[in-house]
Amino acid sequence: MSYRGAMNARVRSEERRAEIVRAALEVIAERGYRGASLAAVAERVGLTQQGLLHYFPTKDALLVAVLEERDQWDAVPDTRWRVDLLASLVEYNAMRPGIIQTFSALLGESVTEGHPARQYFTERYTQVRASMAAVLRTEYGERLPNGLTPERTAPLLVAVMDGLQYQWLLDPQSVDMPGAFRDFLRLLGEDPHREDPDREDPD
Amino acid sequence: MSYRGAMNARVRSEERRAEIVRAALEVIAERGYRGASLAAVAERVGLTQQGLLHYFPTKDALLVAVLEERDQWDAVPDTRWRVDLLASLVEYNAMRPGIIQTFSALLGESVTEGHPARQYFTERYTQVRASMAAVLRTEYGERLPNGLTPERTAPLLVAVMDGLQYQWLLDPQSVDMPGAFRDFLRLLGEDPHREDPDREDPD
DNA sequence: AACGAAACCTACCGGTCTACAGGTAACCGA
DNA sequence: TCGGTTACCTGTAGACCGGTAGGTTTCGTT
Repeated sequence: MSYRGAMNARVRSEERRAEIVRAALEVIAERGYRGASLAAVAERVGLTQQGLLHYFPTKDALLVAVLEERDQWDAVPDTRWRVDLLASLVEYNAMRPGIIQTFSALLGESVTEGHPARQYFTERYTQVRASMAAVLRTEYGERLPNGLTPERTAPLLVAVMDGLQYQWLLDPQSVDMPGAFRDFLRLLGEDPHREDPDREDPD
Repeated sequence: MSYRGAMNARVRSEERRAEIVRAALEVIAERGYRGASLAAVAERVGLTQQGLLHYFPTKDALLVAVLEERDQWDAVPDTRWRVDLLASLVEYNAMRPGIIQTFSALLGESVTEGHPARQYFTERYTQVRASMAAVLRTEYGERLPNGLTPERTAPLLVAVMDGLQYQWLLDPQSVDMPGAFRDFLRLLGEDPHREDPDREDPD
């Protein structure tokens, strides 16, 4: 029968695409999206620029694939996050500067006019803020220990994560990103290391 | 004939340069630095691209002028800032999205390899963190009400400002940048139980 | 009026970029 | 083994890009 062969071809193609996306992530990290040339990405996977266009017909299509990869990446832990796990996430990120740099560069570019990633980031941040608010609500209830609501705290949480990333990327030696983020979590209320469950009292 | 003429030549040249820098700020806001072409900047001030090169011999030279303009801009209030004045600054920024967008785009690009603004931002953030720490120390002393030192709080303060800017630029309607920043300031210390954001009583 | 510098311009070079066209070799199912 | 799809390639169009060379006009100074 056929399906072994058919799968082989399909899988191989899929792998090649993944390879290309990975290379694109690298190149975007190094040069930004506008600065990233198809030729540079192609060379990294041993293709000509035109060979790459066989897999992704336009540069924007490649970017879309990159962004989808990202979505897939952090779609997993979306369900049940807790605040202390966020600290672990930041720690994990600190060991993968490449990815951070890719999306920090993209975020920076995306605020410019007509950038192909603008809509993506806009929607993503709306969703991330909502997600963070949900996490905070689960953890603290309707009011954080400092009196803020989860909805008003979520943008700050996101802002701190992003802002710290830029400072850290520019000067890793001077900025302890995970440490600073833990400091911020402590600012939110109680010590996140401490197991101090349901102390919140919805007023 | 020189009362007007002598001044005129020098002043006019200086004004032209300022005009160009202003146009460059706009174009960079719209397209980023890499995406900003000399021709686009030139057109905005009614010059050809080569005419622009008469004033700034290279593209990088123009960027340097842009960054110097920024330095000059916020060098004024550097001496005596207070935390509540920071909130006013954020409010002021919220009325000038152009400038914010210019430097947010530049910051994002600057984390990429060999970007001409990288060193500038690296040094700038080091200085801004120190400056913020000094402000916090003046305001709170060696320990903030939540137990953090000024030096550990400063990166968070800067991160929140930057991070909020990105969220706000992407979706101004969904993000109340000045409000969120005031929330953060409240997180830092003063009247934690008070809910009314209008009150600003240190004691 | 004459001179020199400043303020622009036209013309152009070499390079890079995305994308299209069209060809070819390998491979896979029938 | 044959036919078609897949996976590439070369060639090239067309557009910008930053920067150089060298001219010309304008203008302040003398």
